[in-house]
Amino acid sequence: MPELPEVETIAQSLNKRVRGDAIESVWLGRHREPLKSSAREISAALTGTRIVQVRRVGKHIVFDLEARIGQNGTALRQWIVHLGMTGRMLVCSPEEATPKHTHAIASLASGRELRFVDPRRFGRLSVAMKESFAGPGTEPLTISCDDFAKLFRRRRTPIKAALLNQKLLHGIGNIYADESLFRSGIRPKRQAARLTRAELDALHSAIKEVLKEAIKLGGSSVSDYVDAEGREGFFQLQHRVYLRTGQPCLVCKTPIKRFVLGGRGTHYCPKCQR
DNA sequence: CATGTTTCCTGACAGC
DNA sequence: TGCTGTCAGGAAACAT
Repeated sequence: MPELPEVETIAQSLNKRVRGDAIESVWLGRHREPLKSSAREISAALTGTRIVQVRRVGKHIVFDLEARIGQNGTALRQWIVHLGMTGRMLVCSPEEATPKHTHAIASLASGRELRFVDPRRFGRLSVAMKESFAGPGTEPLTISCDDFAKLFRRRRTPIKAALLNQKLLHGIGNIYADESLFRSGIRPKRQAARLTRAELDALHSAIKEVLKEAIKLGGSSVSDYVDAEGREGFFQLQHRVYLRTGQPCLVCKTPIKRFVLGGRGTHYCPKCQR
């Protein structure tokens, strides 16, 4: 499941490969779920634009686009892609067979295709007619310690639920919430507002550390994640609690426990996390 | 507004 | 072998 480090990896490789290319035409599949705007609107917004850059905002891939208007005018647009659980954004040759569950294809001037494939259809495509997309929350990699602490004031929800709330911090998902909480020694169920300042400081640094390390290793390949070039990530080898139920804690050897919090499998060490 | 619950979807896997 | 049932989970919609 693509979270911040996986989306960062994908956006970086897409940026390398298609930056400067142009979208000549757009094909959209018959399924409506992946489209946040009408097919006509998306197709009209993308067709005939040049890809200025590809970057990540939260868990979203953002294509910054430039459209030519009239003789010498230009307009900025954006193509915003959320991969959901199983979404992939691939750069392919048109000769490659189109896999099942392909929902969108952008044909590029270079002769290649950008394909959006998503079996489970939790992913979403949208467009903006100006450079306006800022994501639902704040970037965890750049937020200050004070701003971080402020996010959790008066929140009675469990800290893990708050970390998954994209309107607070965007980009953190199930893997990195569990891993950050382990590294900072905090139980997932603790009420967010009741964490001490020292605990919040530890969590703030743990999140940045975990995300940066994961980006370096190309993300976590659990289930079938691969980046835009089909490469697997390696951060799953560094997981200390995620999907390690019953296995000994790498610090104290206590078996890792699992329970369900807000509908998500949650993993923690009952001795190291308080 | 804050928080909890339900819904959307398919592939993987267990059990018979 | 092949069928059926269960489950995973991000985020929006809905309920409280």
